[in-house]
Order: sequence, then C-alpha cells, then structure tokens
Amino acid sequence: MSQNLETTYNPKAIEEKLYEKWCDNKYFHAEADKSRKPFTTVMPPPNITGKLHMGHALDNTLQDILIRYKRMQGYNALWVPGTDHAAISTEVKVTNQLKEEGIDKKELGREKFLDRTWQWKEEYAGTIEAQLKKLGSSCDWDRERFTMDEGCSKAVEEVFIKLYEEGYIYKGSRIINWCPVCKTSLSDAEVLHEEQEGHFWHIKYPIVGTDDFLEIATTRPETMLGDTAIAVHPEDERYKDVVGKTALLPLVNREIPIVADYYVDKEFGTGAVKITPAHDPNDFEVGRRHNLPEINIMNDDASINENGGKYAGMDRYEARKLIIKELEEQGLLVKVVPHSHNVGTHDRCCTTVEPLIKQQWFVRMEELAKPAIEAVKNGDLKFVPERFDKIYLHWLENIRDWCISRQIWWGHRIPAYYCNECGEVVVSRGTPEKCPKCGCTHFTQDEDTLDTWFSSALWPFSTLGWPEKTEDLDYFYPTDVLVTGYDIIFFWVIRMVFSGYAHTGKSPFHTVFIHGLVRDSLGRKMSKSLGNGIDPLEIIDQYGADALRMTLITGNAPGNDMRFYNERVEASRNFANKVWNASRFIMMNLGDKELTKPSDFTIHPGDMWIMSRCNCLVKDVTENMDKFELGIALSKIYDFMWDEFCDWYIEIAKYRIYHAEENAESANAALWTLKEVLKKALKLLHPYMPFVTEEIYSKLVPEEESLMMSSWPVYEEEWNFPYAEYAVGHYKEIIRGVRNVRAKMNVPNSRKATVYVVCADEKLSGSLNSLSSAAKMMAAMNDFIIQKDKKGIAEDAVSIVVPDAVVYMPLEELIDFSQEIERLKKEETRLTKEIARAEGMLGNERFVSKAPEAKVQEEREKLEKYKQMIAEVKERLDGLRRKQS
RNA sequence: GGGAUCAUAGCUCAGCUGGGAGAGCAUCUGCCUUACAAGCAGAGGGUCAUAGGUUCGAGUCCUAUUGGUCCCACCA
Repeated sequence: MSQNLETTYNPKAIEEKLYEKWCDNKYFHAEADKSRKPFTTVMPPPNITGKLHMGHALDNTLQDILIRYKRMQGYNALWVPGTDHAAISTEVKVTNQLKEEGIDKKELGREKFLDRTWQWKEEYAGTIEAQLKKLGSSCDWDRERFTMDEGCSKAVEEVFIKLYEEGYIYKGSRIINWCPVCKTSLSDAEVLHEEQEGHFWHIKYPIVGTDDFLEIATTRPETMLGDTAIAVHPEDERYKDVVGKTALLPLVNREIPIVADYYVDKEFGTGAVKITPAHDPNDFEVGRRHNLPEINIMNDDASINENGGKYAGMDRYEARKLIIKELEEQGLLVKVVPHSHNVGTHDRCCTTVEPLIKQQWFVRMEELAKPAIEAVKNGDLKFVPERFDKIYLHWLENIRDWCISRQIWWGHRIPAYYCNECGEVVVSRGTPEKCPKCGCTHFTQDEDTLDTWFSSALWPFSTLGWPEKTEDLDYFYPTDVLVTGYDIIFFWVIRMVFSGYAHTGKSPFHTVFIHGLVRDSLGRKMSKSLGNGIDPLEIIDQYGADALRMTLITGNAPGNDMRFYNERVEASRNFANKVWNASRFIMMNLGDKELTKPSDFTIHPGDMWIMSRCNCLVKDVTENMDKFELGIALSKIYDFMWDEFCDWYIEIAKYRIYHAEENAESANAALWTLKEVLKKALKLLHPYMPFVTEEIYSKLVPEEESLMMSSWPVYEEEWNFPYAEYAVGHYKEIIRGVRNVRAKMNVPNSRKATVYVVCADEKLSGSLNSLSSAAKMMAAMNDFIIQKDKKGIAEDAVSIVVPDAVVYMPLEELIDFSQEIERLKKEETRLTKEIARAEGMLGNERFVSKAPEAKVQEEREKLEKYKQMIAEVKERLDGLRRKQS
C-alpha cells in the first residue's frame, strides 16, 4: 500500500469527499437506543437572515468538537441542527427586498408577504446548511428543524395555551418599548442602552394662582405635550407648599396637579419632575399611583398625534425643536445644560425606541423564574466559565414581565381569537367554534405574532418531539451541554431554562458552555457597517476547514473574546501540513511491510519514551476536554505532535528505519511505534481537525471503517515508562548542547564531529548507547561514544556539562579558547545562581518544615545535581585557563 | 450607580486547583540534512500594570489604586 501523497496538504481535494462519506454512512445520525448512553446537544439555530459569520463558525466548531469527542468515547451522540425564523430581523430584510422591487409590504398583504418570506427562508436555510457542512459539522441532518416548522409551531401553540390557562400569560395595557421604524413592541432584552450626548432643558411651569414657577429639567421636552402632573419628593422642604396645587402646562395650557412621590430624587436636577405617564416607564408607575390620565401623544412612527395639538403630524425631533423655540420666546426656558444620558435603541435597527402604552401580551415571570434561579444555585445547571452564573442570576432575580407580542407578520401567530359580537377573548387550538359568552360563531384571530425567542425557548424539547411523549424525548432529553455566546444568555439561555422547568419539569441541559466573540485583528466587533467581517467560507476556501477550526480554538479560554487574522490561520494551516507530512513519511516507510507488535517493547528507549509521552498526552487531553479546556487540550496535542513526535521521535527513529537490514526487529519496533503513536495522536486531534485526520487515518489504517467512528484512546499503565522519559530527557539535553555549541562556533553540518559522553551511571549509559546512531544523525556526528571516564579524550575538546554526564566534542583547530572560556563562564554563572536559589530555599528552616516533603526532596536533588555540574565546569575552566597562559 | 473582565516577550494570546515564566507570529544567525522552506537547527527578548497583604513560597489567592473593554440599571 505504498502511498503517493502530495508534499503539501491540499484540503480542497478531500474535504467534500470525506463529508459525503460521513453523511452517506449515516455516521452523524443517532437513534434512541436504551442500551447506550446518550450525549445530546442542540445547535443554537442560526437566524435565516443571512449567511453564517465567524461567530457561527466558532459556535459550531465548539459543538462539533464536543460531539465528535463524545461519539468517539462511545456515547450515542446526537447534535440537532436547525434554523431560527428570526422574526423581526427577517421581516425587515424581506420588507427591504420588496421595497427595492417597488413593492409595499402593506399593499402586498399578509398572505403574500408570508409566501415571500417562506421563499426567503428556503434559500437561506439552504445556504446555512451548506456552510455548516463545509465546516465539518457532524450534526444529524435527518433531524434538521426550523422554529416555524409544524412540530415547533405545535409546541409554541401548546405552551401559549398552557401558560394562558395557568394564568402566566395575560393581555394588558402597559408601557412597552416601541420601535417606530419596525413598528412593533419589543421586550426589555431587545433594547440596548446607548450613552448619548444630550441636553438638559430647564423649563418653568407657572403655578396656578400664584406668580411663581416650578422649574423642571427634562432631556425630552417634546414629551411635555403628554404631561399630566409634576412630581416632587414628599419631604422636599423647597416644594412643601406647592404640593396639591396645580401648574399650567406651557404651550398646551393644561392644568396639571403637583403631586408628591418618593420616586423623585431631591438631589437630582431641580427636584421637580414632569410626569408623562404615556411615554416614560417611571412616569407610568407614578401615574398609576396617582391616578393620572395617560395621554398618548405619538403615532406608531413616533410622529406627534392629534393629542399634540398644533404639533400633530410633526416628527418627534422636529417637534422638540419647535417646542424649545417657543418656550424660549415665552421666556419659559431657563437654561440648557449639556447632559449625557442613556437612550434605549432597538438592537436590530438601532432606532431610538419610544416607550408607549399599548395593549400587549405578557408572560408573568416572577414564579417561572424561581426554578431557573434554583437550578444554578443548587448546581443542577452549571455555566462554563462559572462567572456567567452571576450575570444569569442577576437578570433572573430582577426579571420583569416579558412582552411577547409583536406587531409583525413573520412568526407564530398568537392563538387568541376575539368574538366578532362581544369581543370575548378565546385562546384555543385553531379557531373556536362558539363564543362561550354570547354564542356567536364568528371570530377574528389576534393580528400579532410572538417574540421570536418564544419559540427558541422551547428548542431543546420541541426539536425532540414535545409536546408528544416521543421515544426521542424520553431518551435524549434533557440534553447535556448547550454551547452559545455570552451575548444571548438573556435572550435565549434563561428562557430555555425556565421553559424547560415549566413544561418538562427539568433543566433542558446540565451545562452551558459559553464562548466569546470573534473580533477583527484590531479587536473590533465584526460588523457589516465597518466592513471588517471575515467570511468563514473564504477562509475555508483559502486554508481549509481544519485550519479555520484550529484557529478558532487555539489560545482561547472559555468565555473570552478572540482576535482573528490570517497569520493565525496560516499557523494552523502549517500545522495541518506538518501532520500531513509526518504521516506521509511514516506511510512511505511502512510501505507494504507486515508490522507486528514488538514482543519485547523495551527494545529501544526512544520507543518507550514516545509511547509514554503519548500515554500521558491521552490522559491530559481527556481531562482538559472534560473540563471544556479545549484550547489547552489542542495546544498540548500541537506541542506533542510537532515537538516531541516530529522533531524528536521521528528523528530518533529514522536510523533504525533506514537501516532495517542491520536489525529488523528494531526497525519493526520503530515503525510499529510510529504507527501506534500517530494513530493515537490522530484520534486526539480528530475532533479539532476532522478532515486531515480522517484522510490520513483512512490510508494509515484502511482496514478500519473510519476515524470518526473509532474509539477514543485511554490511558494505559502498560505504556507508562518513567525511566525512558528520564533517559531521553538526558539525551535531548546532550543533543541540544552539542547543537548549541556547534551553532555558536559556526561549525557547518558538513563537518562531522566525534562526541564523547562521559557518564558513570551504567543504566543511563546503556540507554544513551541505544540512542547513539540517532544521535549521530541528529547532531552531525561521525561518532557518539559513551564511556565511564575521560580516557582517550583530547584535552582541548569542547565540553558540555549536563546532568549526570559531561559531553566532550574535540574540535581541534576550531576552538577559540577565549570564546570557550566565555561560554563556560556563563554556564558557571547560571549554575551558581541555581545553587544559590536551591540553597536559599533549603536553608530556610520554615520551608523545610512546612513545604511538602516531596518538594523539599526535589530541591535537595537539584542542589546535588547542580553542585556536581558546577564542579565539572570549574575543573574545565581551570584547565583551559592553564592552557591559555 | 452596580457587576464582570482584562493588564504577562515587539504583536496576538495561553498559563487548570499557588512550587523554577510559555506558544504562535515578528526579529537575528546558520541550513535546499532523501516527511515537510507551510520546513530544520540555534539565538535574542519579560522587575508577569502599581502598592500593600496572606503564605515557607504569589503571574496564580486577598485588598486598594491606575488604565482599558463589556454587561446590567427607570435618576427625569
């Protein structure tokens, strides 16, 4: 099976082919099977508003790593994919698309608009699916779902009815956030607070029956058209006399009461606040406490309505200007002070939201939130990293009722029907037959749709068949881990958790694995407006999916943001290439040879060393992955493969492979070890870089079906060889020492040297001796001789002191004595410092008595070693100095 | 106003439960050594933001300070 692999790894040639193979063989598909343990995760459904961005690539890479890992560990691993209808966002997109075609949404009508949006959905869901496949996502496509598909819609209807019947959903007239551009209500979570530079306008309101004025300060003068009171603090001495009187609202000339309310902060502004119940959440509360009228002065597009008198029809900001001008003319404007304040904006379109009083549907949250709070407090639900607990709990503990109705068309229509005769509200599955109140049979369904998060809140169980009691639900639910970005904890995670408890009695998952944002090279958020977004597909096209995946994992800790730039992808690509070439080398040398597991594995210390290191790696990586420390796990695999395996072991093994005729048994052991270690390393790497590893494995181990379906390696005591690690550690020191000296003295590789190692330790000498042929290749030697004493070694040989041995390299005329003395002096200084450090620690009586015994012993051994080494160095220095003078 | 988080090599970042400072990129010096120049071998470069504290021992834990980022919050 001699392989003809290309010298550089070409991802394009294999990615598609492998993905097809995986799919065709149904490797991603999972079926309920009581004899196996499930591991389930549901994909945060990407919005169908557009293509996937780098954040999705990260999110899905993390999930794929976990799911591939668990699958290899033998779990019945299920990853449910799907997309989200993204109500407002999609509606805006489609509306704009129509607008470009000169079509007005309203004229088109609800039905046709929805047809059009479904078309949009088909197109984008397809694109998203294709992108996820390119990335290598091993999700179960047979189970792909959409938040508005039949099953999910059924779940939504069921939940709405259930919550309504239990009294958790109610319809009420309350102050809500209104987006004047999207013309819909919003939940609190959808409003972003943005600090803006504004002004504080100080305005005088005449007090009726006196010549006095009450001075108020406002950031939004136009809302005075809806003022229905002025409030002061009940204990504010300044205003004691005016409470109970009335003020004359300027421009409007409406008499409004002056009330006392603890909401007012005496210290802030003038201590007197204008109250506009219909356009400010606080004022709304004050208004309700004092039975104040609520005068809505705005239309849905935030222009002033007929209640605004002569300002009717003007835009809110236009009206503001005119009002200020007129107040100024009437001498009622006292002053204007610059003032920065938070302005609420719609997270989708960035329009300044307008608090308005509207009839809307709400979910009563207080009770529902309780089990979700308890879950984190008692450990049933864990965040990784833990710090997100606080954010989660803080939000839940201060939760307010959730406004779930939206005045848009794209979404789940609210299953509430109004009797055409008496207006009775009936919430039911499908149109009700008869009005329970008047018996009328004609109904009109509520025009509104539900918040997009209402359906995604049910995602972990609606995708598994809920409300039906399906086998899948029983087996796969609750799911295990949810992977998502910290930016949607409020929107999604919290709502899934309380929904899980409310409808299934359980938390929908036991762990939430949080990741950060992918930023550009300057640390900025990737955004359309900045044009700094990097398309994951372009990166895959250029460097391969494995390189992209590795880049997204490398050097990142859970919950932290990362910067993305091509140099990092190049480094990842280079690693894939390194793995490719190492494998190519191994396979070239394996050829058609029949390998047998060495009966005596102790044939070569190098083999034992790499097997031991690999065994240790298996343990470490597994532990890190179980703790979601994927970046750490990957860097350990990287270091192992590049440094230990390629740069050391392959080089150590080469001589024996090239000279099989000298010792066939040894060559077999080397090749067997190469293959064995490569197999294990490929397995460990597979979840991170599925394509290149699978491709290599399929050629390396053609008799096995697939790497992705193979078993995850486990730590085995059999492969633990501490002495080999010790011996090869010395070997590496020696090689490095020789290379170092050669480089410093500019000895070309063509000039081979003879290297002597003087070592009194017989066991160590034996190990080093086994490595001598490798040593010759690795550090340009023509001979590598290990002996007990200095007999026969030239006096003027360069010496390198390593633990337990001294290396001599006769270089005759190449030696520059002064340079050599300098080198040794540096070494002496270094050792002196080390000795001082160790002696300092050991001289500290409290260290010796309080530190763990093992630690103390370690230091003693080190001290001993350094003392030995420095003696060698000193002796050598003396010799050289004598020679020089 | 509350909270989180960051500050480590020129740049971007790792560093898990406290026990001798790491990687990638960049820089410098040699190498086309028959797996890999997307490579190999070597080198330089850090008082781990500042000040205290706990500890035998602190990049790591605690407190304060400075500077940056982010989230939450109804001070008009």
